[in-house]
Amino acid sequence: MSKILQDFDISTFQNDLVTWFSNHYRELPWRENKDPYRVWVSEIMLQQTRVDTVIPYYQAFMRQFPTLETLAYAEEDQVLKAWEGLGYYSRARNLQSAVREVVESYGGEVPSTRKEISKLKGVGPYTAGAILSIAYDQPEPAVDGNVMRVLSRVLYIEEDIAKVKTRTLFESLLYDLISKENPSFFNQGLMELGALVCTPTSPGCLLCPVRDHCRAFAAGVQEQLPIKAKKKKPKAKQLIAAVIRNEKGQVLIERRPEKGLLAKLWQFPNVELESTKNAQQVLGDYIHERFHLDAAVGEYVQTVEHVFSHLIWNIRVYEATVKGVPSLNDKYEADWVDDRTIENYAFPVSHQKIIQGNLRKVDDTIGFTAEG
DNA sequence: TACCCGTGGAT
DNA sequence: TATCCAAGGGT
Repeated sequence: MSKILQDFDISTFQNDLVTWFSNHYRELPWRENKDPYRVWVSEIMLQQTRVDTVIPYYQAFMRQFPTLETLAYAEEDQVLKAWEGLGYYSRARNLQSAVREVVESYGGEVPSTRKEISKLKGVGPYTAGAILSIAYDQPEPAVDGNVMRVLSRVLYIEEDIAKVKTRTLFESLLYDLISKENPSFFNQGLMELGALVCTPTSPGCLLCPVRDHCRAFAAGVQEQLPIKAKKKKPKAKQLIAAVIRNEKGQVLIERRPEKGLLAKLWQFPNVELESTKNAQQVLGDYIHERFHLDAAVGEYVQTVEHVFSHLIWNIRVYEATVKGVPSLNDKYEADWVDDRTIENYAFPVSHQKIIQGNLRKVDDTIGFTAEG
């Protein structure tokens, strides 16, 4: 038993937390049952993503891929399309890869040991503990940002929660702290408390079911905890993009690389611009080099900003045209698309904005045109 | 370990 | 407006 838990009334804390969760939990789509697949999908979607954002995606995803098998046998592009706009797209590719692994190596049954489930792509320490406790009632810790915030306050811990090592400290404490009778409600209770009461700013201590256990409240320092190192500012990057139209009114899109930022999503051809250079010239050269197309780069249309957690794109969009309907070399994956087929491709948000801002249907059969 | 990997809502 | 951040994982 850690020194931190000396003089801490574990059993009463467990009871107060589990009782509160039993009476106050939100009814959410992934709480309808304990199907490990449903719990799994929800935990992946909820990574770094708010509940209100996830709900509609989760419901649509479950209609489209109701079982582990339907997801395993789906086309990857359909999974990415279902994830479009949710962000962190490697989650979607890793989830499908892991689901296929479960079908092939575990007979379609989600493994129920930490050792095995942790081998699955995209299942880290938190997600493993969440699935094991919620779907399989195992007393395994599930340490997310909520849990670290709540326990930093309750136990008055001043370690920097931005450090990975601090998470392991909480995990070791939780093996002693977690309710062995109801690990599911205990873990969900910690997270629900963090989401609804023990919030980052102005925590609702007067409503808190474990206030009597809380060392930070007793000391009046709940607003000063948890300790968290500040993030660095994202770096800005200037891009120029082309909406290249052929004589059938179709536009050219290309697929991003298999790894890295926005992997496997589609986009309009674009290139980084060094500030001193002429945008139209650079774009025309780039299109010629990459696609062997002689494009007439025309008017500047608009600017789209795309803010990532670590990067900011400022994209200046230009119109361009090519004669005829040139065939595309197969060195890069690219397509001519019209308004009927563009909906089948998954785009990052910045390029959805380009579509919405610059391309609109001109009739009910084919073609786009510039707005404004 | 520190950095990469999205997005949109809250303050 | 700027900053933070929300049920993290991979490398």
